[in-house]
Amino acid sequence: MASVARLAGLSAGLANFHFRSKDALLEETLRCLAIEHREQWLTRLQAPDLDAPAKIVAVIDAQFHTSICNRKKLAVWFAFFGEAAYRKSYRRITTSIDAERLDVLADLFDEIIQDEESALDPKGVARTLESLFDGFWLNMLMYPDQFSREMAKAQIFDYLHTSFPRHFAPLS
Amino acid sequence: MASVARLAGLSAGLANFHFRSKDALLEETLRCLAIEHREQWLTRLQAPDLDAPAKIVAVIDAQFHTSICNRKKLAVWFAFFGEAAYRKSYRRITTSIDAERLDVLADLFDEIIQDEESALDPKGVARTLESLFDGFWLNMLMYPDQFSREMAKAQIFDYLHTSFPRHFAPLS
DNA sequence: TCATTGATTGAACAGCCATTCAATGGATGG
DNA sequence: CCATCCATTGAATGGCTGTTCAATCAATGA
Repeated sequence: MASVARLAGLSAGLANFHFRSKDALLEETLRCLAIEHREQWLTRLQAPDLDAPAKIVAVIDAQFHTSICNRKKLAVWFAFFGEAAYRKSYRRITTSIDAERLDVLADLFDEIIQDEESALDPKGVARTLESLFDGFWLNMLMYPDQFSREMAKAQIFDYLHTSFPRHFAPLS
Repeated sequence: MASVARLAGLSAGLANFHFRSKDALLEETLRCLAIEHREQWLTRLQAPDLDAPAKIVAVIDAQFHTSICNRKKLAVWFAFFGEAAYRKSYRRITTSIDAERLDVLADLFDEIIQDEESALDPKGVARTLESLFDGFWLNMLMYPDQFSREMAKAQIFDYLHTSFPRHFAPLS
C-alpha cells in the first residue's frame, strides 16, 4: 500500500481511506482491467456493416491490441489469475464479463456454422477460441521471444481458416 | 514457512535450514511440478508401437490426467505463472522443459503434415496446441463448472480432426 | 472574517513472518 | 561409557506492512 500510494503521489493513509482496504483496492483494480477489456471489443463491434466473421476479427484484434496485450498488463492479469483460485471475489468479477463475451462469440459462430453447413458446436468453438486467447497470453508472458502478438494472431487465423475455410483466410 | 513446516510435521527452523531460503523452497517446488509433468508424458511416449497421432494423443492424455490436472495443482501452477513475470528464475526452470515438449510435438506434427499433404506449419500447430492446453487449464481453474477435463479434450480433438481429418477422429 | 466541512497527512500501532542461532536430542562408532 | 557428529528445535530478532487516528490544511459559504 505504501509504494502504491507513493507512485500515485499521495499518502498511504489516504489510499486506505478511499478504498476500504487493500483487498478492496485490488478488487477495484481487477474490475477496472476487466471493464477496459470489455470496452475494447464492445466498441469495435458497434462499427456499422460488420458481418459475423468481421466481428470475430474485431474481437481478436481487441484481444491482442497493444493497449490490452502488453507485458505490464499481462503480468497483472496473471497475478490475479494466480490468486483467483483462492478468492471467489475475483472470480465473481470476471465471470459475467467473460460469459458475455463467450455468448457473443458463440452467436457469431452459430451464424457461420449454419452458413458453412459445418457440424461443429458454436459454444465449443467459442470456448476453444477463448482458451486460445488465454493460452497465447500466457505464452507471451512466459516466452516473449517465441510468442509475439502477430504470431498469436496468425496461428488463430490458421485455426479459423481450417475450421471455416469459406469465411476466414489465413493471415498470409 | 511456518505453516508449510507445520503441514510437513517439522519445525520452521528446519525448513529454512534444509532449503536455503523461502525462495529456494519455492523454486524447488516449481521444479518438482515441472519434472512430474515431464515424466507423465515422457513415460507414455515410451510405450511401443505408437504412431505419430497416438503419441500426440498420449501427450494430451498426460496433460489432462487427474494426477496432473486437478484443482489443487492448477492453482499452484498459476500461482507460479503469476509470479513468473517478475522472476527470471521461474521462467528459467520451465523454459527447457516446455521447449523440449514443444519440439517433440512439432516433430510429430511434421510427420502428420507430410503424410496429409497439408500446408500447415508444424511448429505453429504445436504452439497452438500448447496454448490450447494452457488456456483450457486456466478456464478449468476459473470456471470449473463450465470447463471439465473431458470437455477440454473433446474440443482439442475437434480441433485436431478439422486440421488433420485423416489422422484424428472427434471424441465419441 | 470566521466557522464548518471535508480532504489529507504522517506517525504510531500491532501483527506477521523469514531467518538465525544457541541449545538440545539422538545416534553412531570406538 | 564416552565423544563426536548431525539433525532438530524453538525462542528471539528485525524488518516489513496494512490499518488507524488525532492533527493539520484548504476550501467553502455565510
